[in-house]
Amino acid sequence: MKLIDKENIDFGLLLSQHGLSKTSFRKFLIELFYKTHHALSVDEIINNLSYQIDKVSIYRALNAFEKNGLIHKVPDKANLIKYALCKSECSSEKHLHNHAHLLCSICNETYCINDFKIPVVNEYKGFLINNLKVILEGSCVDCQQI
Amino acid sequence: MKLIDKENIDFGLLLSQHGLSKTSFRKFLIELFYKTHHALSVDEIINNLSYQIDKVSIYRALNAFEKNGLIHKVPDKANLIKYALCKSECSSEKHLHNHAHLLCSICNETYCINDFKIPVVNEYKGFLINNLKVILEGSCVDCQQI
DNA sequence: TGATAAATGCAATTGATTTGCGTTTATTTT
DNA sequence: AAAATAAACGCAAATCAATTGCATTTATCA
Ligand SMILES: [Mn+2]
Ligand SMILES: [Mn+2]
Ligand SMILES: [Zn+2]
Ligand SMILES: [Zn+2]
Repeated sequence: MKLIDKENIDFGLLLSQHGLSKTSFRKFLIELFYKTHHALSVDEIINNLSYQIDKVSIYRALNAFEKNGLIHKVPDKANLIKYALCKSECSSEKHLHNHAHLLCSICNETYCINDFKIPVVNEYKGFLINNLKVILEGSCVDCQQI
Repeated sequence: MKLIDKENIDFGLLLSQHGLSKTSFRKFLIELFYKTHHALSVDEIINNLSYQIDKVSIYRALNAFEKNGLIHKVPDKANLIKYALCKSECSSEKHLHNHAHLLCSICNETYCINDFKIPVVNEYKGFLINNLKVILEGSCVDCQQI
C-alpha cells in the first residue's frame, strides 16, 4: 500500500482548469482521489469526510468530475458507482482509457492497472470493436495475508 | 441472425434434470433461452410472452435457473440483470465460464462468444487472479447496416 | 460591489430488484 | 389415485442506489 508523493498539486487550480468551481468539498474530493490508490465509492467518500455532506452533492460532484475529465467510472463487484482518477490527458472533450482493472473478490476494491497489455481487436465476425475491457478478478496482496 | 436447429430438446426433462419443477412458464423460459441467440433481460422475456406473468416470477425463475446451472449472468450496458444459456457442462455444483462477451453499443444486446482467446494470467504484481473477463464493445452486424 | 452561474441541502421520486406471505400447482409418498 | 410435501406463483410492500426539483448558499466574473 505505497503512497506516491502528492507533488504539491494545487487542487483548486486543477478544478478551475477543468471548468469547475473550487468549493471546499470539491477540493477535498479531488485531493482524496489523488491520495487514494484504489477506486472510490460514494460510501467510502463519506467515510473519509470529517464533516457531514449530503449524498446528493457527492453524486453531483462525481458526475461533474467525470463529465469534465477528472475521473472515470470503473467496474465494481456489486455494480455500485465507483470512480478512479483519470490520466492528465483527459478532458471533457476527450476521455481516453485503455487500461485493465483489478477487482479483489475479498475486499471488493477496484484498482486501475496501466501495464497490463490489452489485446487489440478491431473486428470480430463482422462486429466492429471500438473498445475492449479487461477485468482481472482475484485476491489482492493485503487480502491474501489473512 | 441465424437460428440453430432446436434439436428436439425436451425442456421439461431439462428442468427436471436440473432439479426444477416443470411449470408452463419455466418450460417456455428455458426454451426461449435456447432459441434466442443473445442474452435476455427481464423486459425482453416479457415482450416474448403471449400472456401476463408477474415480474417477480421472472426474477425468481432466473435466480433458480442460474443457481442450478442453466444460465449465467452476462454484462449489460445499463447494468441490468441479463442472462445467457450455460454450456451443458454447468450444474449447481460447478458453473464454469471462460468466454468473452460482445456488447453492441447501439442495440445494447450482449452476446457470448466462445472462440475469442482469453489471455491467461495467474498473477499480477502479487495479486492472485482467478478469473479474467473480456468485454468487446462495438457495433453488431445488424446495427452497422443502418 | 452587483450580476450571473455553479454548487449545496432537503424532500420527494424513480426504477430495478428483493422480500413476505397466502394461494396455487407440481412432485413425492402413501 | 388421494394425501402430504415441496416448489412456484401473484400481489403488495419494502429496499436501495441513484436522480430530480426547487429554494438557498457560495463562487465566479464583470
Ligand atoms: Mn481505471
Ligand atoms: Mn456468456
Ligand atoms: Zn482485497
Ligand atoms: Zn446492435
